[in-house]
Amino acid sequence: MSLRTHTCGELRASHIDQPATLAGWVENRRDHGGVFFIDIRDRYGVTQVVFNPGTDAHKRASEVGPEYCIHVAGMVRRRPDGTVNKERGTGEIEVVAQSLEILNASKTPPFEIVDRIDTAPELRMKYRYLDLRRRPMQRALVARAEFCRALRNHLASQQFVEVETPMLTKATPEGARDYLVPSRVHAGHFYALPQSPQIFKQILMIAGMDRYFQVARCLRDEDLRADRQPEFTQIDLEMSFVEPEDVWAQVEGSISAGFAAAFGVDLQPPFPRIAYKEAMLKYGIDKPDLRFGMQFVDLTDYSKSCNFKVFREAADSAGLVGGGIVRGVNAKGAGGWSRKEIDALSTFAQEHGGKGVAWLRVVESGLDGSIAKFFSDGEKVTIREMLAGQPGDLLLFGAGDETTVNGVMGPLRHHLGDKLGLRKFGTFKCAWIRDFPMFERNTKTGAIEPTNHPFTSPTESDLNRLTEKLQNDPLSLGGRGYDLVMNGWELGSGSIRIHRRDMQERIFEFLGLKREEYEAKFGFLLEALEYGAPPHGGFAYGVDRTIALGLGLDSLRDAVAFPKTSAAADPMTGAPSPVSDEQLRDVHIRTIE
RNA sequence: GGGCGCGUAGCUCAAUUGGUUAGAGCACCGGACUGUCGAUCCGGAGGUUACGGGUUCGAUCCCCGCCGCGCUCGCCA
Repeated sequence: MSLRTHTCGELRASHIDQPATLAGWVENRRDHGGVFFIDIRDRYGVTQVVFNPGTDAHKRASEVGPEYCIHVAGMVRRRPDGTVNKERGTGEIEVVAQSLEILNASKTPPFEIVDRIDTAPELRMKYRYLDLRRRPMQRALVARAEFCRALRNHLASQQFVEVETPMLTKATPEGARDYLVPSRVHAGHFYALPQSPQIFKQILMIAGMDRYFQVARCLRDEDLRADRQPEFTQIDLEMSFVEPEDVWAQVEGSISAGFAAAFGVDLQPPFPRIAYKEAMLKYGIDKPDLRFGMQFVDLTDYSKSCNFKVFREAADSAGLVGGGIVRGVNAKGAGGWSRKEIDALSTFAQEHGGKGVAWLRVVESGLDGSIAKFFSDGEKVTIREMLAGQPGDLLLFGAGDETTVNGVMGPLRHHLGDKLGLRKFGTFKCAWIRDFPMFERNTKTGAIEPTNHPFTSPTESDLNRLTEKLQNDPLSLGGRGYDLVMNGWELGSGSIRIHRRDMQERIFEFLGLKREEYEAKFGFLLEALEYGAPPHGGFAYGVDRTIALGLGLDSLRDAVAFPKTSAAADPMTGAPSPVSDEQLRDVHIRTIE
């Protein structure tokens, strides 16, 4: 027989005068000398239990402490007038204890099990079982499970097949660093844990599975960030015989089902589709927060003939390689910011690779501020009109090469949105960013690299000019890749893939891979493409990040049951740890130093 | 690998220019109290100031090293 008849969140006025037994943890106890209250907690809620003096249960109740695991039997009773707790679902009733059993005592916990805590993350991770007893953490785990369950149901209804791909797979030297697993059977050989199931899902399409998805664990041995864990989960899907719109519709349907189930939020698909170039022009970033407008105004053409030398010189080189642009943005209502606040924006710009930010305040008499003196009266009127400036607005400008200006202005727009209270939790704005270029230049090394990954197909309209573009102007080559963004976060990315061997080889070779190299790494995929591989494409996005967004969590760690510290360690288990010499011998490993 | 910050009671933090016995809130322990719900009131205990070294009459404070944590740059196709 079960140790309980009800959960701690279940009892209502309708249960009055019924017997009930509850099991859970001691949330709180209040000893009045005579009457004694214990709040008993489980996953479902909290119920007040009353112990009257003179009873055996009352005697036992004085022995329990916080987080004791207890079992209580008694009668449900309406609370006396004036003692109803309206903040609690069970607040109309209480259980009058007839017996209390201590199922297990508890040491005094290292931190209090309360909703709001500011305990160091390391301590919370060391005692994760206590941290996970907290309501917000349990809510997050439940929401995550609900999200995935709704998503599975939706995708199943759309004929998707859930397939598990290997955890022990083949190392790929490019991309992120692999987690390696030594092989016992093959001395000196190693498996790699998957960075993503990318190639396997393409193989599944070649196998004719047509629609695949997986809640996939991915692992990358790179240094951590607040929004990055070494192991994480992606919703990974792939479809055959599709255009991007087909993929987007399935992602929209499934993520919306997940959001509705987990967070009670309607994402209102279909999401806007925004070309990469348009996003860069209007927002300076490929993951714009669309909860607010504040679109950029392109002043490049206008600046070619203006008096302000900084703008004019940037505009004069427009269109050339590495050429300049001039962009303005109206931070509506920020005109009242202090000089100190405005100067802080320049510091922000410097942190993002710029020299600073030019600004003008809109006042009744016109424009006022650091660069006002460089413009004629007529120019001031025009600039104000172009940016729709009203008194009380702050106009901000970036001029210089495109990469630098966007590198500053894109994040600056989000920063302004934060400061102006335009990015508050509660609304969710998604968009597809489409038509990414095939390649981009690595600003550090100067090398040309794939924007997404080397399996992305070039845009169809560029196919007949592929050779010419690869030779002369590879950065102008369009790709069939796309990202899903929400509230200024990149949730995930995908593409229509290359499905022909000759095309895949040309891309590898363009990227500087020699035949022996790509044969060794991807020969099996290239060969598979020769057996009637269908056109296919797909998408993958981060579950941890999605849950954190949906719940408004400060840290990705709170969306993960058992996360790792910034040094990729687990304070609870002590992983990673040394292993015995025997274990090392088995896998033919000798450590150095 | 680099930069910045933090490390003091179980937890979160304080401690004047380097100066007497390192404090507070919460938690914990004891006592009082018959309707609380962050109960209240009274009392108590609790410290290798992360660790190792140095400077100094004297170090929580200054210096060097080291470990851990957090943020970040590199990195993350």
